[in-house]
Formats: sequence, structure tokens, C-alpha cells
Amino acid sequence: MADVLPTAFYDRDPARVARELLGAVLAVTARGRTLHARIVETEAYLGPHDPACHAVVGRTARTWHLHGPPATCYVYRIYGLHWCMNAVTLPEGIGSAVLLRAVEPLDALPALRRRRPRARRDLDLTNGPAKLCEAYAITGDHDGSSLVDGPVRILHGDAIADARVRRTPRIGITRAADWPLRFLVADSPWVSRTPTRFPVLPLDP
DNA sequence: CATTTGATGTTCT
DNA sequence: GAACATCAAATGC
Repeated sequence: MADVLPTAFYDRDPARVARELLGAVLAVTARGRTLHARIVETEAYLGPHDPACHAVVGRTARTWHLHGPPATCYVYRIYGLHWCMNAVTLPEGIGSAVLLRAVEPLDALPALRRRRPRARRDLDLTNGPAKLCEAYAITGDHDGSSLVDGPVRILHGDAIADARVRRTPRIGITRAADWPLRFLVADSPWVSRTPTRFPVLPLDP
């Protein structure tokens, strides 16, 4: 597809990629059908020198594809229960990525609801990193696949103006807990909750 | 509304 | 043996 974000898009500072992925479109293909969703919340993990990044332990079996080339899909299991999906950034061997934290479904709501029967509202289908993976059936099977021509791709979408973007610290981490590397679309109802204690910053301070 | 807790298993120390 | 890029239900106010 001509709209796919090219590898060069990912081969840059992960915080910049995280910002610019807002508004891009996740496209997940399975059994001949493709589902679409707009990305509204992301987090950047900067690499081996970021204490919260999985790359701190080096290139192990788990982090193998995190260290892959830009535009690689890195999927890992968390808390033994859930999956989280990342877009790998920077060149092979660096180990940096952007976590997809929330998306706005653009079609196929009934299919998403079937996979997430316990979601109370539609807004709860995809407003968290593990929720969106469950809704779109993204699992360890996708770990290492290409975001350019694999089963999970990211397409060029609407640009989100700087004025609509906010930054906060990253959620659920203990190390480098104050680094403002979470990016979200301020006026989207599809983002996850921001902890009350978190500062919410404009994009350009 | 906000905060706490139990579920669950892989990874790393 | 502890930590963990989470979720949903239960509890507190």
C-alpha cells in the first residue's frame, strides 16, 4: 500500500517518532480482513541508556526484536497475562522503540467487542496497551514482523497539530519515572486515564 | 469520583 | 525470589 510509513520514518529519535505516530493509522490484517485504528497515545523508550527501556539488559531472547531494524514490530508479554506492541526505532542494535498505548477504532467495532467481551463501553476497548493488543489480536506471533509489509502495518494518517498534543511521564514504570515521554491527543476520548498526580505538559514548553 | 488488590508467568538478579 | 511498559473488579470516599 502506498500509504505505509516508510522505514526512514522510524529511523529517528524515538521521542520524535512517538510524537509523529499520533494520528497515524494502525492496520492489522488477519484471515483476509484488515482492521484500522488511529493512534492517539504513545510512549518513547529511548534505548540502552534509558533505565525504563527493555534494552538495558542487552540483546536477550526477549529483547531480540527490540534490537532489530527500524520499522520492526516488537511484542512482549507483560505480567504473564497481556501483550504490548511497540514500533522499533533507530538502526539495528540500538534497542529503542515506541509503545502503542491507545488507539481510536475506525471500523470493525463488533469484531473488537467480540475479542473484548468484558469492556463496559466502546471507549474501553482500546484505551490501554494490552487492551488494544487484545482487541486486534496482536500477540507474540507478530514479534519481529515488519511494520512496512507485515500483518501489522502503520499507515500515514491525519497530522495532529502541536496544540492538540500533551506530554506526561510514562505510565506504570519505576525507573526514570519523571521523564515526559508519553504523548497523547488531548481532545481524544480514546486515550487512557492519566494518573492524577502526573503533570500534563504542552508539547512545546 | 479515586485508590487498592488479585490474577498470572516470564525475565532477570 | 523480586520485579514487571497491565487489567478489571472491589473497595473507599
